[in-house]
Amino acid sequence: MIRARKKVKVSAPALADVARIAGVGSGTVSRVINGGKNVSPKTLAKVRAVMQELGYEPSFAARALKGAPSNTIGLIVPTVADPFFSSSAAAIQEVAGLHGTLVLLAASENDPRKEEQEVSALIRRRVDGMILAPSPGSSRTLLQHAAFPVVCFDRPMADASLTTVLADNYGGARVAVEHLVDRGYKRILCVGGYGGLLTSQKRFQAHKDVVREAGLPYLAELGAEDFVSTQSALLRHIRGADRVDAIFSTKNTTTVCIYKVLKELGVRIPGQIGLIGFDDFDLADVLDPPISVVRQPITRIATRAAELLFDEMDHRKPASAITTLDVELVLRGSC
Amino acid sequence: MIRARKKVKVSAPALADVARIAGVGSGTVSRVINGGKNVSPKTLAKVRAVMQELGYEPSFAARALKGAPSNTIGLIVPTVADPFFSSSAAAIQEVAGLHGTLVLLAASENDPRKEEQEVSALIRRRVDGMILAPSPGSSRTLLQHAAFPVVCFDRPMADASLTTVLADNYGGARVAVEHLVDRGYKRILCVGGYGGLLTSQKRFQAHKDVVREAGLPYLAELGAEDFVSTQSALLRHIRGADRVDAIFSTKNTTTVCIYKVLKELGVRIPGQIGLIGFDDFDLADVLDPPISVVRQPITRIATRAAELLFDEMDHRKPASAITTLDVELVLRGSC
DNA sequence: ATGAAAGCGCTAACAC
DNA sequence: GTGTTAGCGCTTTCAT
Repeated sequence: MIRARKKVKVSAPALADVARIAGVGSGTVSRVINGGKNVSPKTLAKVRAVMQELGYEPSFAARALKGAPSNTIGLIVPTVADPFFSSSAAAIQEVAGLHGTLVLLAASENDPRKEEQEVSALIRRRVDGMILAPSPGSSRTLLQHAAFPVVCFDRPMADASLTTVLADNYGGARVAVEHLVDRGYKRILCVGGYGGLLTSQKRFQAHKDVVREAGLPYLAELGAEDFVSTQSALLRHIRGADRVDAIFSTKNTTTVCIYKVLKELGVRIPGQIGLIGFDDFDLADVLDPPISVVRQPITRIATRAAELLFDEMDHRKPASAITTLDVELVLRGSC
Repeated sequence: MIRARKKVKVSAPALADVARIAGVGSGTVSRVINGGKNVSPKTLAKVRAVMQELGYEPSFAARALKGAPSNTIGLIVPTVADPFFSSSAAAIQEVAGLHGTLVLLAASENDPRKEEQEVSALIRRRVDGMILAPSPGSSRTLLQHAAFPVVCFDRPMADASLTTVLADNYGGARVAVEHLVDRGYKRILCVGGYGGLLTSQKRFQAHKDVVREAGLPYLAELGAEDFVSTQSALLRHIRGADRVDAIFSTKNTTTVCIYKVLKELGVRIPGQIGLIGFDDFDLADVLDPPISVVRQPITRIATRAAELLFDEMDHRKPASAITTLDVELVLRGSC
């Protein structure tokens, strides 16, 4: 018969293991972990040696059970593949790092159902706080019981009054379209997509308001979600007698699509059609012509959101204000 | 004297709270949480109602203490602001989501000290697994005791034999430089930076080997970390009789810098100088001319790394293999 | 079908 | 300076 193998520790070593091997009590090990006050140098050294040898790391789960913070915040964004949100994540992470905190990342894909599951997953992990860019149609049902602060960024949450940081979408879009008007453009087309997002709606509305106020015709293609739909949208407006003379694009990916389509068609920018986009993008200044845009202060938005979160976690600052950050008109050569 | 306020629950509700209010035992609530088997419909409904009312979510910390997995993996990258790593993070997150797992994100900034602290932080949180792009000079000291699988991506870890997934940096760079040779270029300059990274070194080496084998002069500027250093590096090689006729750029940000500098200087691409870069980038096909590159299969690398990690977490697959994924030569119009 | 109770790894309060 | 112990929120027997 095979001898029963001596039971082998398969999981991570625990404080008790360290205590047993070092021949001390658990309290002593705890003291060593937490700075080593009130422990004799000799004991300290021995315990540290054992910890080292075992590769011991204290379990946050056990500490959490005693009420300690998780030193973790949650971040929910549609996807981290989008440069806007990856830049945001980087900025948020940096602020978190300054507070000794890690970021638990979740991608909602703008799906409120998925978002809700992720909120739940974060609550279960007892994060100390949460930053999210709410999906359209997301509700705060789960959040209202949350024992930690929550701040929204880029978009407000429909039915909740949460601390929120976002760009001045309406004002920024106004500045862009007004600039086109000032330059003398008469037929200004608004091209955009993702109409479910509040941010998009604000930009659409600003275009509409400005052209109306200027007595110009309202021209819009609001279903441009990808290259193909953008292309077909444009085709309806750049031929014939009633072709547009300028385009306001409400999103950087759309701006790039528009640029490509116009290039392919041999349309001169800004000679035949002027172009300005909402949101800056990486090579906007290198294209021919360099593209004029209104730029959101992405890093500042995200950093501010994170700072407000940590403020609330420290019980400083009143909650529930909306911070609107100004966008910047970056004139290059496309209009 | 002010009446002492009734003690109010400040932290998240616990299972015991649900049990007490529902008038059942803790075991019953536990059963309800875990699927509701062996619970009468009546009790089930009541308990669920109380859970709902309280916004109860079970604590993962308490479960972890009983040996349950954290359903969390760690991801350490230099920064998530870099498109390569944000795309990777998105892909890894997607795979993790399929496994009901969240991603704990940490940014090492290529600093081995910071990386070590983050590894420690992840171990303390008892992640089920970890994916990292090791910093140059990082050692596996902490990792050797880790009770969970670890896989590296983009770069191998110097002294450890861990499962690793990366692009064929040497082979890909060879293909790029060989293409330049085949096109008849005679003076091929290699421009790059971040020489501390193994990936960079492989690319440098491939260029050196290919030009040597072709009997061409070895020309390299390996300290191009940003626009300014790239600019001054180029200036040394594009004037005078011994100017270069082609450039191999080892990194996409460098490629963009080179493009800008050549444009500013009025150097025609590929007329006066041919250009090819390692790593594709977003608008490479929209520039004038479109830039030829060797493209890493970023998503496939990250996805594979994540899949291998989950395989190891499920105790499938042997550990410690190195997977090298082929890069793709994308010929556009710059050489 | 349900309750009682032990124990997971740690901290804090207390005893020595 | 150091050991002992209760208890944090769960899961999991074991009775009932």
